[in-house]
Amino acid sequence: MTTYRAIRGMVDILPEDTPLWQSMEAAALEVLSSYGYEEIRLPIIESTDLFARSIGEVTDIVEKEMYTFADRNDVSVTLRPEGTAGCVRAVVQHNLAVTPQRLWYIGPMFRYERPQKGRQRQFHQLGVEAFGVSSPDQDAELIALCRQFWRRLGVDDALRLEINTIGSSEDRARYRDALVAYLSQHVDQLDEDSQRRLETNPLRILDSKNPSTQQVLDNAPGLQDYLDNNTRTEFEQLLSYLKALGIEYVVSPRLVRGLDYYNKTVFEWTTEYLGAQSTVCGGGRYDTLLETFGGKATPAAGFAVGLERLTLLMKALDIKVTPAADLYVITANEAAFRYSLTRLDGVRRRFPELDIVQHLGGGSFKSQFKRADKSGAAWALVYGESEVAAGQVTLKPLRAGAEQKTIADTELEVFLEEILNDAKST
RNA sequence: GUGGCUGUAGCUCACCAGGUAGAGCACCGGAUUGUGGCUCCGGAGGUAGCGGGUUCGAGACCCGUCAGCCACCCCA
Repeated sequence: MTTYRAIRGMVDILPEDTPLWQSMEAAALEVLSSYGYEEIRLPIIESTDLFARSIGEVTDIVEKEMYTFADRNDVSVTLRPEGTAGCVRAVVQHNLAVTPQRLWYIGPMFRYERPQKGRQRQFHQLGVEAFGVSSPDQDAELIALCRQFWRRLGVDDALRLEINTIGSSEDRARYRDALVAYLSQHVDQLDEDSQRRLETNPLRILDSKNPSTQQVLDNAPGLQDYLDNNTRTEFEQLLSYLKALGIEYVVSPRLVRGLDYYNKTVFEWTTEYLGAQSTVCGGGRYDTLLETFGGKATPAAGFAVGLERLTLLMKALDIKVTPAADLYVITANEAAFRYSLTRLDGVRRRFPELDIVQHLGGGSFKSQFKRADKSGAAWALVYGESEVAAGQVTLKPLRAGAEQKTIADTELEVFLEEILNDAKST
């Protein structure tokens, strides 16, 4: 018999983890709504061309990481490796950029890479994109929003903001020429990857970790010297906003991001808790991407959060979310079970917010109480023979020190009301 | 895609010069009649990732393959 496994890099998120995901998603929704961002839901498949053109033909993502295949009509399609391209496509297609537009989306992304911790072939991102504002107040808002999100989750102390400006595409073109001219004189000292990039994507050489390459870079021309005044003052302004917000940052002159569409501001939130996969969130400005897609020239900026990495970080920080039921229902026999069934149907309707777990499969009181305990429920609600006969119900506290008590079943609603009030006040 | 490490019960792991598997936790049941958490007793559960080879005999050795982990690369 064949036993099946999920295919490489595809990960099941099991019930023990879903509460953490749900709390993370709830926090995201709350924070995003509070800033006036609206959800957009996008397809997982787009035409291959869309990604190649926006992310960049010579990036690693496009060169070797895309899940690309021909559909039944022989059209080349690709499972989205990131969300910005599809979001921009939708914005252009539906002409959503007519007014300042704040959007977010959440969902799976696909990259054919070798899996390791914090890296999967299917993973999930929260993406946030803002269209129509070119000034750095937009960049500041995005970063402030991130920090608010970190705070809600309790991970803000574990994340560090790295930020840089990479200028306009004209700035970068001039700088690229200068960089290539310089590096070409030291080709033999560059590592193999960097030599290749000299032809394809020279800016990426900047964040090479190879020591010899780094040495050469020490005397290389700096991008800062090629920025126009406008870019510089905008960056300074952004930094002043961050100071006003009390957000600590590190300006990293060699932070260049891997996707071609970025310009001006780029940033990453990184952590030391995740080993080699330290980037939890990355983003920046992409003012020319809409034009590339045939839209009206529209400035834009955004970022994406790696949700698996965020959950990993939360676990590393020992942040736990364990929702337990409020009530666990125990019954003595068939008649009591039948009684509880109809009784609780009404209770559920009246208290939809209560989590009521009914014991199924019968068994002794002992085994039912064991189950009740393991369920983590706060209270055991018991319909035994005598209770049913007397029109009563027994309530046994499973967690705290209160006394077990037996009350008239008609008083159950009053009791539940109290439980809810207690829960709200704590 | 490159290099390294690993793969034994649900989980964490052990054993053995190569002679046909064990612990802890978890799970199920019991310790007098309707009550959990502690303790004690008992039970169930593994064709040792998969395939091939060496051997009288392999989970242990070799090869392949699949998967996981770590680093590189890159990114979320």
